[in-house]
Amino acid sequence: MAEGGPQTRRSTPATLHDVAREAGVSLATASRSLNGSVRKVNEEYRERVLAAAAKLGYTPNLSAQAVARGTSTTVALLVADIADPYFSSIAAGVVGAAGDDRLIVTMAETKRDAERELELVRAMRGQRPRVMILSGSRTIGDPNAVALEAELTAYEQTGGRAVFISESDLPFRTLPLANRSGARDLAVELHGLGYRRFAALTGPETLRTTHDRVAGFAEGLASVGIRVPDDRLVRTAFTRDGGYDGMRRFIEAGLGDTQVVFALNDVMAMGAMSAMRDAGLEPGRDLAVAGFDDIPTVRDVTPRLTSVRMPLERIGEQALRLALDDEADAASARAASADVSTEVVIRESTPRVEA
Amino acid sequence: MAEGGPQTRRSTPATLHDVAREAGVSLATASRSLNGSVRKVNEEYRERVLAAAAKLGYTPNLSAQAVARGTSTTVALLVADIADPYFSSIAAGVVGAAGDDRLIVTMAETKRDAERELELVRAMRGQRPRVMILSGSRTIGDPNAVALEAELTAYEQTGGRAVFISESDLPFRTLPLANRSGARDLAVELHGLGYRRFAALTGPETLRTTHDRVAGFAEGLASVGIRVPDDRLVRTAFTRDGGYDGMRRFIEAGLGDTQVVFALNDVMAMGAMSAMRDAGLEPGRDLAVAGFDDIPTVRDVTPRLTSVRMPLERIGEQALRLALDDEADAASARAASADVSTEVVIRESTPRVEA
DNA sequence: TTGAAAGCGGTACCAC
DNA sequence: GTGGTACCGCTTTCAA
Repeated sequence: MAEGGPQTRRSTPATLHDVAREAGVSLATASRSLNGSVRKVNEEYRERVLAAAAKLGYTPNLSAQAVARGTSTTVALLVADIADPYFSSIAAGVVGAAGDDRLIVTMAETKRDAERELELVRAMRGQRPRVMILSGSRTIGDPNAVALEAELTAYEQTGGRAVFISESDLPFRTLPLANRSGARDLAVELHGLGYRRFAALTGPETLRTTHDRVAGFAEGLASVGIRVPDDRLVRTAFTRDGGYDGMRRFIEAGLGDTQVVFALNDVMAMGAMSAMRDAGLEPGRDLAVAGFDDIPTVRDVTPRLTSVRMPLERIGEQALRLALDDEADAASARAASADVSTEVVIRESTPRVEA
Repeated sequence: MAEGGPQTRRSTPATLHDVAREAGVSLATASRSLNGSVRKVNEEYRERVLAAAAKLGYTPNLSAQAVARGTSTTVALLVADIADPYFSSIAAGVVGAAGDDRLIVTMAETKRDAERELELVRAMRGQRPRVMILSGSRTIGDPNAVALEAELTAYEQTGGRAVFISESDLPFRTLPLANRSGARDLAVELHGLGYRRFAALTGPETLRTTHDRVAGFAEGLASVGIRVPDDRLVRTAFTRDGGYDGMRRFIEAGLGDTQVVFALNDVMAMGAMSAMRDAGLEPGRDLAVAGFDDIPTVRDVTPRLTSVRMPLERIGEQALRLALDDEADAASARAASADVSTEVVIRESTPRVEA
């Protein structure tokens, strides 16, 4: 391209001022016609302003509005990894619900790093978001927790609303997820199918979600008098690759007489099934597999994966509702969490055990 | 919870003013110490300001900064459906790259609706984002195209940068995706494996991506003297359920002697494989299947899915780079698109055809 | 270097 | 109802 060639004149966006002048009314009137709360503007003026705005291609400057009004229309969302179906589904719920309320959602990734998360919270506060939703699981004994609490407390004290998806131990609104009871139910159902010898592919023990799901699963089994041997609790990363790697190691170390392995989330389960195949084992036949979350793709793997359904999109929606709902008394929180309860979905990866 | 219980006093965030007062310096000095471009502030003052800011928990108000500076640090991202792995991977790329540049990304979903997309572009302009990335495929003959072009032109004229991921016909920067050549390569490779009779599960014919992939596939086959019969081009939705439904219909209508079906994207392919199984057919054995995009989960389905790899995260990154790169001469665009080229990945879903 | 002050684009209170 | 105007929080000239 030729340099210095003809170039459309670069201008600046039309301002409310421009609109008012064009319409021949005052700034105040223009503001009222375009955004004003209760309409109390002469119809004729109103129309002139609207016409002027259209003609000029005026779009209100949200930043300016935020400054003037002292409140923004932003909701900040923190996820561990947006490419992970668990988080992208939650994000879809948040984005959808936010759109309904004409709120804008900004997003950042913690990469499962507590330090980074803290920095991000700090950075996002700069946007003065109305709501901040933190969706990664908490880390037990996280040294950053106190700093995070301080940061969020300051945030709330200045008018913001922090919401955790999944329990946090921190004193903020929380959308509790039925990790524990879901895992418990799963254990019982599996027992009902005839399974007696279990293993689990778990995440870092400091991850609260890991802890809750393992605990729930153990409880469920305990209720029928079964225990998972320690050497059948394989610790690995909470990701697909973690699932693959954990299963590979487990196979190498010897499955023993294990009948079914509970992978703490679906992506891990999917990785685990791949590892089995790579080792010449057929999931569902040589070893049953169950996951957790019920992400959409578990219907499309073979065998279809038994899982614990979490209504992820709805969880995203409810988290936002919980934050926005200002009479967020216990009742509303209860309603929200009831709405996101789990359900065990038995599929082919855990066939009934023949007697 | 008791109503009207003790409640921490709700205050407003510390302002630069507060910091300046606390540090005993002027507003200007405080501003310069905290953000100022070239440092030219007495070290002692600087420290006092920093200390005051820390003490007060000061975070600059991004909106106010945007208003005062006349430029924001926002990048707006439009996707069709964030829960779809294709888009969530691209989003991950954008979010990652934006984070490196300390940019904030805001996201909205078009739900594949051109009307809605137009509205969203309009709404997002209110944020005065530095960059706007539109990642859904274009619709051929979209009546909204002219309005969209007008809106984006106005946006660019006022300093913004619009970038399309995938060709658009609209006069804006574009990160071209190798849909056509990728599909062409796939066709040739499949032919090389011995396949001779093809079918395709395609999206709406008005969807540019559909068009390009179908055209490329047809070209590739044409180069080896093969043609896909019209009645083996099944039109369906560009989603997992579309793939399922299209395959179901195709099976009902009769597969004939079809050897392999090309699903225009991986999620469709996964749906299609499930439909086959539900109909008692084994993918890869009774009928080969190939997809496109190479989303992460295709490694974990059975049989592993042959696909055309698109470096989705990198695509997201490059789209942002392309927008930000101000000497975005042809060279940079070329470099970016070279970086996002495709590669056919043959897996078990398309076994070599025995002679 | 530092500080006073004039904006930036809007909102909303206060008279008229 | 309408317009004048004092802010909102921050940046950036411009003098001192």
